[in-house]
Amino acid sequence: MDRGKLRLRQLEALMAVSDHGSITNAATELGISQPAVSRLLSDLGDSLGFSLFDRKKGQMIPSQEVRFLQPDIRRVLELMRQISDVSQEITKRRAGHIRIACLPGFATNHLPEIVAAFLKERPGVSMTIEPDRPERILEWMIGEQYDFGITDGFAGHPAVESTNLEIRTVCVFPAGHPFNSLDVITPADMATENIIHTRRDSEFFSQLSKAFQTENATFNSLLEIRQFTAACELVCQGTGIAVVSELDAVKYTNQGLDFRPFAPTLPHRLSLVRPITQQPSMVTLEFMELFADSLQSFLIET
Amino acid sequence: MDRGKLRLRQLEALMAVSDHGSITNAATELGISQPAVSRLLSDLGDSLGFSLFDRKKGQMIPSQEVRFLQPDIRRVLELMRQISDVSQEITKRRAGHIRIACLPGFATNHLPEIVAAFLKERPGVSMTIEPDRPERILEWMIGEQYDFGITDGFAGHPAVESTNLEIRTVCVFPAGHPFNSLDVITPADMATENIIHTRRDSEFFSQLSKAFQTENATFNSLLEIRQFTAACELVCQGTGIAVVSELDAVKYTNQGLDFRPFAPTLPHRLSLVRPITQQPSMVTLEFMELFADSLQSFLIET
DNA sequence: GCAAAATATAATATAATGTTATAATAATAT
DNA sequence: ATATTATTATAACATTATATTATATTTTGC
Repeated sequence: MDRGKLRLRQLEALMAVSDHGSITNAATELGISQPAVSRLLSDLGDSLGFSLFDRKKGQMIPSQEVRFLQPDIRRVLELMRQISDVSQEITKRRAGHIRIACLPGFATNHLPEIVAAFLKERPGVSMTIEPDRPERILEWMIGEQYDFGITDGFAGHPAVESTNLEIRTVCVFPAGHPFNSLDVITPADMATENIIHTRRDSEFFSQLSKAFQTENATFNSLLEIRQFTAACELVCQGTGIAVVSELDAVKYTNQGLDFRPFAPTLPHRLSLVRPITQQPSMVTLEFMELFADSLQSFLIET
Repeated sequence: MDRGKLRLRQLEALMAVSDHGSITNAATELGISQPAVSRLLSDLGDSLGFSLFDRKKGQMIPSQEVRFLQPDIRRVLELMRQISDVSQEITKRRAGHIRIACLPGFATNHLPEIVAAFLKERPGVSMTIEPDRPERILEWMIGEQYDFGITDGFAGHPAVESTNLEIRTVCVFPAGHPFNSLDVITPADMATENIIHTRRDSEFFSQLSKAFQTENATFNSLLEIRQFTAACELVCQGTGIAVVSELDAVKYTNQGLDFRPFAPTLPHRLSLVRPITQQPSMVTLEFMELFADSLQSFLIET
């Protein structure tokens, strides 16, 4: 009776006939010939072991048994259609989920625009963005908790693949400050100013202080912060001046902040990282590429 | 890229490999050869347009994209299994839903035992039992609201198919009553008793009163009720005596009620009805048969 | 680099799914 | 009722999906 397994096509035929009242209509609907549907149904009837339809004035009325099964059958067909649709979206890099860990600065600053533009084009895609300290970001990559990380001061790790970028840095100062008459700002120019800078144990700080030492300029440390964005905020307030990545500086130009290139050229080393063991999804790869591109205009030319 | 439709077998293979870590294991699990699985996957990969697995030390790790689809895929496979299982139950007449409309007496009296036994054997079957007056039961049959009806005084209707049964009737009296010395009770015997009977406009009442008239016996009407069970209750209380269907009488023998055959033989005409337009499901047919059988020993032999 | 294991490919058989042509059946009109 | 028409079933056959076995190619672990 029922040795044959249920086949999807049979269920499709069943529902088409249920919904359109006749085998002929169902065949038209499915875009196949009438005998094809006829046979699908007779096969299904054989394997189910009960009659599928009762005839009533030329209408095919689903039997009680079929009506009992219909909700589940509809659900299966609907789900198959959905899987198919979502696959299409995925193929077009428009569906999936991306988990990003980034420096707190990026979570509020550059990243949101990129993310917004990316998601707008891809209705099925969702994201998790987790801002945290570089150490944690590294841990997350190693533990494969996140697909993509944006960090700095990355020293390399066997489980993490990284792309290292050198962002231009600039000296930022309040809009009315005399520095706005200069084209380039050097340590010597800054010798009389109060300086807001990153932590003393950061790589960027040691580069900066070395530049001052080389030129024998005084370094008036006023304030130690962790993030460039915080420095910019303080510079806006007139608290002091700072050397920060141009990426951060540009966001504050309409908030009473001005900036000029800093000489010598000091790179702000950013790292785009991902777990090496895990093959990234194609949406992730696309996002990583888009993000790297978005930084292109801020890179130090080599 | 993706002209081919998704096939169920491909999804099965995908999940088997996901769950068992290798194509070889998946093949064993599915009970087919390794190359078969290999090709199902490669076909699926072609039609989906993204890679399905990453290799990691001989383990096949589902890609991000696949992991994204897995919940839906599992749901589809689970549903297919379920549909298949339920079909089996239906084939074995063990699943479905039966809607029964019956006289109120049956809802509490004979029907529950039958229903209980029937459902016990068929875990997937559910029922709706709606007790109501004969007029409503008829309406429900015509409107195809119910699959099966138990009624009386049914005069026939073009939209309703019926099986008519004649149930034996007996005279019921309180256990200690002098009637218990008699083998058969006649109208003459009852002439001095107060009688509880059905409505004057019922077919059964007219039969009963005609029997009294034929024998020139006095008919002392005490109380008019609708249901035989109500009459039995009152007889137990010593309110009077009655002629009721044996079916009802037997239920009260352990509640202080006794009964003897009534002569002449008066049939209680029951009708088992169903909508003629609607092909009954096979569980329904089976139940109808079982129910008819359960009445067999109460029928007037012909 | 080599042996063992796992996977992919090729050639081919069988079952599923489609086709067209035609017979059988049910519904409707004369 | 009988003829007409519409619908469904069946037969013969083509194509595609799914399996097989045999064999080549990778990958993994030492």
